[in-house]
Amino acid sequence: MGFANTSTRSIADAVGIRQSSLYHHFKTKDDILEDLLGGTVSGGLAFARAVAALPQAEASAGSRLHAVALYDGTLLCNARWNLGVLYHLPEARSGRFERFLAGRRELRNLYGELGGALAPAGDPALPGSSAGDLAFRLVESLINLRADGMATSDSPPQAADAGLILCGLGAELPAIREQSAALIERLG
Amino acid sequence: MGFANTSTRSIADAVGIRQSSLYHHFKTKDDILEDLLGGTVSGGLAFARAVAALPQAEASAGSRLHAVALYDGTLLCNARWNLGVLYHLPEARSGRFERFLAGRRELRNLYGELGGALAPAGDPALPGSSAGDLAFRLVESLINLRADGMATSDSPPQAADAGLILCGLGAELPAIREQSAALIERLG
DNA sequence: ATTATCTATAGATCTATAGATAATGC
DNA sequence: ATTATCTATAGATCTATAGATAATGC
Repeated sequence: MGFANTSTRSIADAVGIRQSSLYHHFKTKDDILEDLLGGTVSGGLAFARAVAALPQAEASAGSRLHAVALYDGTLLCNARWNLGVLYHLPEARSGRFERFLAGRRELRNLYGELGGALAPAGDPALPGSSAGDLAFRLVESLINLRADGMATSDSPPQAADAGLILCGLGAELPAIREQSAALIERLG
Repeated sequence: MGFANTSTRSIADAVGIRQSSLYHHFKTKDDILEDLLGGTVSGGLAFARAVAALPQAEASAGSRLHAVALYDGTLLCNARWNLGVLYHLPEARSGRFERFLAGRRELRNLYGELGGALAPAGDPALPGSSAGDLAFRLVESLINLRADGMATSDSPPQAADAGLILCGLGAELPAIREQSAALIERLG
């Protein structure tokens, strides 16, 4: 399970077809990589956009951030392959993958905005947008945890909870968890 | 700056020598990789061991965890190359690199033990050893931040602070920061 | 004299194409 | 009939070696 490396050969092996058969579905190796990278953000980004589109009265910033983190983290942990490891391929930062990079940047910014909306609650040493970014990074750290074989079904909720604690909402967590679950139920 | 990929060619380019000249210093490509990977943990691990070896009365668990995170994160951010990105190479998880893997595991466990020593302080939903592991992951997320070109000189202290907030010590941060700086001054 | 670099290249591996064969969907 | 797979392989790239040349340290 997982790719032995990023050669088309090992991707084909993981899927269970011959290396050359990949080229019936994709024109180049970069096209394959773009598809794989895109798949790691598309679901979480779509959900985060839906959450951001909700009228202000419909959900608190805390429950929004929790829901986005939990949904995103659950996808990262349960996807068939742990493709977030591809983020660290130097190629992945090149202009060739600008669509993926833009999507991930938008997702990161949504975390930052949700964290920023909570600014007054947190420690003054951690401005809200920083807390939002730390929440984003905690969710992405699930990729590392999974690569280390240490991810469990509890890891995504734990990362989401930790993000809210950093935003200064630790005390409200019980209520927020419920609202977050309702948001995921409704929009997920 | 940085490697264009993990071929020996691009490593040589980054260092400024010819690809074949690498083989005067290393026998195989894996030996090169082992050296690079090892360099990402050796400094932080040595410091964490020194901190762990201190008599109990000499420093609180909070200041220890802060110092370890700050020292480790600063190394990751200031190293000449952002070699933590190599962690996600599937090869890096193979038995070939067991020495590196064991070192990183030991470092992670030290974070976990320091977090565990703080257990009663944190949110009951986040047992101490989990908080320690989250601190470890926040520090490693500096690798991602740097890869994204978003790391600043403030990023490592922010990650260290965040780790302590997750351990329930947000209120004591001002004092802990001072003790942490003293520990780094003394052992770093 | 020793250590480090260089050029050149053999052999292995990787990407992508061509064309044959099998599977799928009206 | 169309879509997806397969085998086979050309050409590019990568690892590692051999041997020549340059740099360094007694």
